[in-house]
Amino acid sequence: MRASDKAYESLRTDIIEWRIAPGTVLAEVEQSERLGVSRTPVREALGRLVADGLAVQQRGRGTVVSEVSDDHVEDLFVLRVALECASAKEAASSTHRENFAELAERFDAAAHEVMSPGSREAYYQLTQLLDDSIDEAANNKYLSNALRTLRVNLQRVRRMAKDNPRRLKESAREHAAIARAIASGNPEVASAATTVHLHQSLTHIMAHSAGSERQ
Amino acid sequence: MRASDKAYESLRTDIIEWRIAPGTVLAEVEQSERLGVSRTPVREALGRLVADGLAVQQRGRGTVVSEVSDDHVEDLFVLRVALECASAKEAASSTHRENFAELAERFDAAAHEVMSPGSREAYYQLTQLLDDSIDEAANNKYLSNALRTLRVNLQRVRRMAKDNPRRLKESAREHAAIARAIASGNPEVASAATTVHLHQSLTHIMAHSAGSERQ
DNA sequence: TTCGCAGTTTGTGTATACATTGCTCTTGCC
DNA sequence: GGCAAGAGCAATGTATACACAAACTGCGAA
Repeated sequence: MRASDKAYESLRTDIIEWRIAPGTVLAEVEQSERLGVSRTPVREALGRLVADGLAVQQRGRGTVVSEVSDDHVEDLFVLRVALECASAKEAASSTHRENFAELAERFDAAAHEVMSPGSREAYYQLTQLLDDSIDEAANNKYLSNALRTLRVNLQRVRRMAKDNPRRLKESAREHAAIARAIASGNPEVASAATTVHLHQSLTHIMAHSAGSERQ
Repeated sequence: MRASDKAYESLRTDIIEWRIAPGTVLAEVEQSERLGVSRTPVREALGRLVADGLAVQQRGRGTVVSEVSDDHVEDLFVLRVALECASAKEAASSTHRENFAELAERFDAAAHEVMSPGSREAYYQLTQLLDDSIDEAANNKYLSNALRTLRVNLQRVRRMAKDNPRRLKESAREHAAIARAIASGNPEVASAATTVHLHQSLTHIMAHSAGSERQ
C-alpha cells in the first residue's frame, strides 16, 4: 500500500469518525510526523480530502477540516435526493434486476425482527448491499462517482443522528419499498420511494440534531 | 499564480479542447519538461485531473486521458438531468429570483435575432450567465461542486456537436422557458423545462455524433 | 522460429533540501 | 496610547535526488 493512500485513509477516517474536529488545521509537517511519512504523501492526501469536500484550503493558514452545520446537512440531502432518485430510476430501467426481489424480502424480514446491537450491524451491511446493487444496476460511472463522494460526506453527518430501533424498522420498510419498485421495473415508483425514505431520514436527523444541539 | 495551478489549467484546457487526445499517456517527466515546471506541481495537476474524471491512473503505465464514447455521453446526461433539475428546482424555490425575468427576455430576444458568429459567442455567455444565476440562487455548495465537475466533462463532449443556427434558436427558447419558470417561482415547471432542454440537447448531440462518427 | 529468462531502462513513489509567501510580533513614530 | 512598518519566523510551494517496480528488449536455448 502506498504511503499517500495510507495517509489519505487515515485522515479521512479520523475526520469521518469525528476524531478530528471541524475547524482543525491540518499542518503538513505535523501530520507527516504523526503519520510517520514525509510531507509529499501528506500533501497528496490533503489534496484528495479537499476534492472530497472534507477540508478546505485557506491561503496562508493551510488546509482546515470543513465545518458541518444543519444548513449543510439540508444542502447535502438536496443533492442526495437528486442522485439517489436518478440512480434508482436507472436501476429500475435496467435489465440486471434479478436480486432486488430477494433484497426486498430481506428488508421485510429485518423490519419484523428485533434490532439487537449485533443485528443492527448486519442491517447496515444490508443497506450497503442495496446501495451497491443499485449502483451496479444503474451502470453509470459518473453517477457512481458523484454518489461515492456524497457518501463520504454523509458518513460524517450520520454521526449526528442516533438511530433507535423504531427508526430502523421504519427504515427497513422504506428500503423494502425501494427494492420492490426496482424489482418490478418501475422507475417512477422507485424514485418516489427513494424520495420518501430520504425525507424521513432527514427529518429524523434534524429532529435529533435540534434536540441535542451541537455534538 | 502557483506552478501547480498553471500546470493544471494548461493540461485541463488541452484535454477539453481536444489538443490532447483520449488515451494519451501523461508522463510526469515529459509534461514537466513541456510545461517548464518540476515534477511536483505536475503530479498535483494530474491528481486533480483524475479527481475531475478527465484522466485515469493505470498501475505501471501512469495516468492516461480518459476515453469519451457515446455511452459516456448518455451517462453524463443522466447525471446532468438529475443535477440541473435539482438546481433549477432549488432556484425556483429561493427568494433571490429578481433577475430571471430579465434573463428570460434576453433569451427571447436571442431566439429572434440571426445568429452570426459574433452573437453566437455572446449567446454562449448568456447561457453561462443563466447557469451561474441558477447556481447562485440555489445556494447549495454541494450541488454547485457536483455541477462544476460535471461541466468540465461536458465542455469536452460539446466539441462533438456542431451547433447550427436552427438548434441555437431552439436552445434559446428552451432556456427562456427555464428562466421564466424560475422567475415565477414554479419548481416543477422549472425542472420540467430543464428536462426538456437537456433531452433536446442530447438528441442533437447524438444525431450529429452518429452522422459524423468519431472525430 | 518461438518461448523464456534476465538485464536494462523508464517511470512512478518518497524523501529532503531550498525558495517564497504570509503572518505575527515588536519597535518606533505620530 | 495607538497605529504602522519592518524584521523574523513558520508553513506552504517547488525542485531534485534516490529507491523501487514494471515493462520492454535482447539473447540463448529448445
